[in-house]
Amino acid sequence: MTIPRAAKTQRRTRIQEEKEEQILEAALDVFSVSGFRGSTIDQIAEVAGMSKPNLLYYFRTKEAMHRALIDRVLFTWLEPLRAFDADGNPESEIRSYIRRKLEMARDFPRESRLFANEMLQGAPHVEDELKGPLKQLVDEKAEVIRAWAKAGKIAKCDPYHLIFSIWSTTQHYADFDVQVRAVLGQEHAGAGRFEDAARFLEQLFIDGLKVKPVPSAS
Amino acid sequence: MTIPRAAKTQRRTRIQEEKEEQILEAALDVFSVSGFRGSTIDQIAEVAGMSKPNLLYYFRTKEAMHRALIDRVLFTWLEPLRAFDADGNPESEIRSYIRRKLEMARDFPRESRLFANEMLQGAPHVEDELKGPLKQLVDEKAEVIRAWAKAGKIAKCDPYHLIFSIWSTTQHYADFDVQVRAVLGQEHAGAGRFEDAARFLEQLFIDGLKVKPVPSAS
DNA sequence: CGATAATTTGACCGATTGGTAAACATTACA
DNA sequence: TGTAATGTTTACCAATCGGTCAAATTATCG
Repeated sequence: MTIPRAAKTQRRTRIQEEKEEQILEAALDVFSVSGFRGSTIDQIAEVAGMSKPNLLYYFRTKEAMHRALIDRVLFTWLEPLRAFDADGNPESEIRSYIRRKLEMARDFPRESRLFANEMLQGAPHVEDELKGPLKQLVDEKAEVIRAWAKAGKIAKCDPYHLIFSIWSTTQHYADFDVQVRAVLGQEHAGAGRFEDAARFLEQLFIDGLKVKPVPSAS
Repeated sequence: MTIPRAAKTQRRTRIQEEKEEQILEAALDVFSVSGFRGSTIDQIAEVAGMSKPNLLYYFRTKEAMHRALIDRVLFTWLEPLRAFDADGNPESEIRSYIRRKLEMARDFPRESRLFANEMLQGAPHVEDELKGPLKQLVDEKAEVIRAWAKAGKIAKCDPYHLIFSIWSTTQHYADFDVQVRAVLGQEHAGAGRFEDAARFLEQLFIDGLKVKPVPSAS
């Protein structure tokens, strides 16, 4: 009797690894554009260059595909925030966090859109991860920022909204890429727009978070 | 012979106005969550409390519904940017632009998500509007900001990326509402989060755009 | 090689999709 | 009120949806 699903086997064969990779790659293409509901297995199968039943041999359902994709991408996606160092210099930590996030928006726009789609739909598949591991990580880093502010190293500010604003500004260049390109026009929409964005955002956040001089009566 | 579609008639009846309104309201509910591809006419019909063929009596196709919705919402959505005044005080103009955008994210989150969905999918239905009217409006306002910088009223900065960053930070509270709530947790995710966001963003943008003192050698 | 397990596919299923046809109900108006 | 235009619904259609099945093909290994 043939074991029903590849997932059942303990040791994954070379073929299994290759094909699963191939499928998730195609699934990322499709899910990141159309969201879960708007994507079809047939679309993914065509992009992957495989037959639909063959996809379903490796992933039992559409949900399983989506789930595997999210799981795989989630870890990588939070890497920059994890690298945020409490012992580092506040200015350079914030600067490099912005840079890293911007690089991810440039190099992994599909991953960014996958999450954006999920958020827009109310995060039906990842709400637990948001309230659990993500919140925990953000709480931790927010405490670091709060300590910096308390020590007078940066201006007093709400650390959560600071993180939100870095997330949104950087991911914007992946999620709203069409709009950014359209508004910038042919001439300024080249690869250099990420450098321009980096320059602007660093200036904004660094200067915006500088400790303000004591407002002497003047 | 009965005229095939309501749209054909010159004068719109009371019923037509009411029902079309009712349909677009329901369509906004559905499209803003699931995007165009992921939404079904049946879903919209159920939300609207009408039968599917009845919807199709007022809008010939799913595309026509989406189109009408986008057209109606687009004008309102750009209102805050249009209100941006060249003759006003830079600081207060930027401050009130942020406030207005944040209020829209709070009061019209569905409209924000509708556009976000459209952007994620590559703007297949509104690309012309982006490259035409939107770009024109942004170009115009960007010139205003550039003039402010040149006159030394605000720090030198790329006006386009400034606008992008205001868009992204404010709309984030509509589009990523689930994530914001999850991260802030039960205690801080109340209605007050918009006030907190406003305070933070105003501080960030106002201080971040203050003209920097001449870097004296020290 | 042979045999057993792993992989792949075409044919197919019931449910759902966007949309239509025509009968039926309601409204507006002379 | 009568009647023609407008509005609504039931029944239906072909295409597509997620997913199954059994047969066919290929890889693995003694």
